[in-house]
Amino acid sequence: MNLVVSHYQKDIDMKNLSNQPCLIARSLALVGDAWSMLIMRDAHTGLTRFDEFRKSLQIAPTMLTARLSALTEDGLLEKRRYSDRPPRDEYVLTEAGRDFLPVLFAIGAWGRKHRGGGDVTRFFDAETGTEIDPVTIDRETGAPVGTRAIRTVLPG
Amino acid sequence: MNLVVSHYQKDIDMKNLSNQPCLIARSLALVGDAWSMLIMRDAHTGLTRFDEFRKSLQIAPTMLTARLSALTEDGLLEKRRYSDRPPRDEYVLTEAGRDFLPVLFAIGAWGRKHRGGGDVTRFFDAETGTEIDPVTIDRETGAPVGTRAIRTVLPG
DNA sequence: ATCAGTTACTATGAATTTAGTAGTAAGTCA
DNA sequence: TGACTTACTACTAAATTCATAGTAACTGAT
Repeated sequence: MNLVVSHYQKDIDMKNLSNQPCLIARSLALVGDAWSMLIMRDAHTGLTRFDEFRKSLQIAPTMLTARLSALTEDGLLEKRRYSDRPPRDEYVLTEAGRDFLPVLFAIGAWGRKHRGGGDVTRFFDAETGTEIDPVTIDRETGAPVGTRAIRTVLPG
Repeated sequence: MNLVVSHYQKDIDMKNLSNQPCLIARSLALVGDAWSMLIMRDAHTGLTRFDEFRKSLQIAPTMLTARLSALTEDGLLEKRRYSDRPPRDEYVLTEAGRDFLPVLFAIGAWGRKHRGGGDVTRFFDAETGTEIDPVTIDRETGAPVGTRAIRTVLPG
C-alpha cells in the first residue's frame, strides 16, 4: 500500500526535477550529485573502463554500476563493447557528455578563486601553452555572466 | 567513540574532496548535491528567508537547516539578522556566492541544449533584451572550452 | 487578555541511499 | 592447473534523507 502511494507520487511529484521548467533543475536531475560529476570529469580525462573509474574515485562498485547506468541511460555516456571474449564494455562520452565540459570548467574556475591554494591540478591550452582561465559570457553581448542585470521570464 | 573515529577519518580521509588537488572535486565538496545548487539558484533570484526557500524547493526543514548552515559555513551565504524581535535571520549571498552564478548558467545552458523543450524558464539581458546564451570560454585565447586540446598538469 | 497567525526552526522515527566487503562469471596467460 | 584480470552482483551495515509534528518567540486583531 505504501509502495503504491509512493510510486504514484513519484510519477506526478512536483519535485521531480526532470519535469520542472527550470533547466538548471532539469540538469541536476541527471548530474546533481558529486559522483556523477566526478565520473564526467574522469571521462573527460580519458577514462572509459569500470575499473579505471573505480580506482580513480575509490567508489564502491555498487555505486559505480548505478551511476554509470544512469549516465548511460541519460545519454551522457555510451556503453561500447571493446572485447567479445571475454565480454567487456567501456563507457565513452556522447556528444551531450562532451558538452558537459564547460560546466566542469566553470566549477573548477570557482574553486580556483575560492578554494585555491596548496597543490592544485592545472589546465593549459595545448596550442598556446597558456593556462586556461574559464569565463562564462553571454554569446550575444559578450558580457561575463553576473556583470549585468538579468530579467527572468517564467513560462505560461 | 564512534563519533571520535568518524570525525578522525573525515579529517584525514583521502576521499575527502576538500583536500584533493582537483579544484572541481574541492568545489563539489561544498556544492556537490542538488539541494545546495538549487538553494544557490534561488538565492540568486533574490530569496533570502528560510520559509521562502522551503516553499520554493519543498524541502524538508531539517534538510534546509543543514544545507543553509553548510553553505554559510563554507562562505557562500551569510546569515544576517533582519529583526531583533522576534529574532529573525536571513541568508544573503556573499561574494563567493555571487561568483557561483556562472556555474548555474553553464548548467542551464547544457540543459537547454540537451534537456530543453516544453515550458522552460528563460533569461534575458535587462539592457539589450536579448536572451542570454552562456558560453564558457578561455579568457586568454577566447576559445570556447572544449574546442581545443587541453594539457593537464598534476601537482608535485 | 486571548487567540489565530507568522517565521524559523528542532525532534523524531521511518524510508531510502550509500558504503564496504566479499564473491562470482567469463575469460586469459604461463 | 592455477594465478590473474575485468566487470560486475550480493549482502549487510551505516549514514542520510524524508515527512510530519511540535516548539519558541513573537505580532496583530478581536
